[in-house]
Amino acid sequence: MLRAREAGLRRTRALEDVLSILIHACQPLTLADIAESDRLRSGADKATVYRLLMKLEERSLIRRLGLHDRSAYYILNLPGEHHDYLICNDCGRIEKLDITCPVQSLEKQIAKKSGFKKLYHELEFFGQCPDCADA
Amino acid sequence: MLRAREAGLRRTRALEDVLSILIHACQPLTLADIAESDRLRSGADKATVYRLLMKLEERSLIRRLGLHDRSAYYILNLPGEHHDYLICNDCGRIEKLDITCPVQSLEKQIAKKSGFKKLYHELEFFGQCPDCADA
DNA sequence: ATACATGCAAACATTTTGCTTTGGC
DNA sequence: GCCAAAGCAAAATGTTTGCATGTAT
Repeated sequence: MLRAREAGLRRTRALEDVLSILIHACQPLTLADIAESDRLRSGADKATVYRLLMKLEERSLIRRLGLHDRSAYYILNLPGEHHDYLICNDCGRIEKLDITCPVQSLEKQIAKKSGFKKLYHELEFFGQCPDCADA
Repeated sequence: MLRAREAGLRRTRALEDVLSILIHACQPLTLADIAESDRLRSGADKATVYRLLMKLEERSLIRRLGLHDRSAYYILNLPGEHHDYLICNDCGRIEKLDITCPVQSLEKQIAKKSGFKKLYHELEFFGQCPDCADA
């Protein structure tokens, strides 16, 4: 919330709710997940949530993930935190991986070579989870 | 085409075209890219291309990528070939990276620990390309 | 001959925008 | 009071399906 205020956003009920939901999520969430969440006490409209997510993303307070689902996923962007994910192609289950990401040094190298600014990366593993393999 | 035939697909004009387009692409392509391509001599319908892509994906002849765009991207899945991408968040430019992917050994480790089958990964770098940074 | 592939149109899901009203500062 | 944010509804975008017809095998 502090950071959101500093970024020039007004302190509204909807914003507080959206941030709270993202903070307590242990998974990436879709727009629908958030807009229909019970924790969205204010009952904010989907369009409102959408516009908040856009603003938060522009200001780099959250990050959008392109998992293979049809819809986009959002996660809090905490400085110094980075997660990779393991996703089941059959049931769609998303698991946060607790690993040391091996891409960090490569990322610096690419930043230098390509001249890209604000570089970050996304790493996901896809496959078939044991449950789905059994079924 | 050989592999497609072996996988039980009929040799049709539309299939030949779609495969040819994917083979000659040096970038991931969307359904729209393919369905509207000049190389699609047969003028196949978008629905037809869509169904072909589904079949090719099921048979692992192509792979679907979830880049940050709204639409899915498809690439040929050549055994032993793997590419990572560098994408500009502003103009959407997609560049194939010519790097040794550092995730291979990690992937084996995750396969073992998680019990996932058919594991593969997707690694993308996002940022702002020099052109967009100047503008 | 038969089963699979196609075309066209329509249904869906999700994202995005327009416009008026509300509320933070 | 002013401008950003919210609410509601509608447009836009991209994906997916139904069904009648055509075609590879």
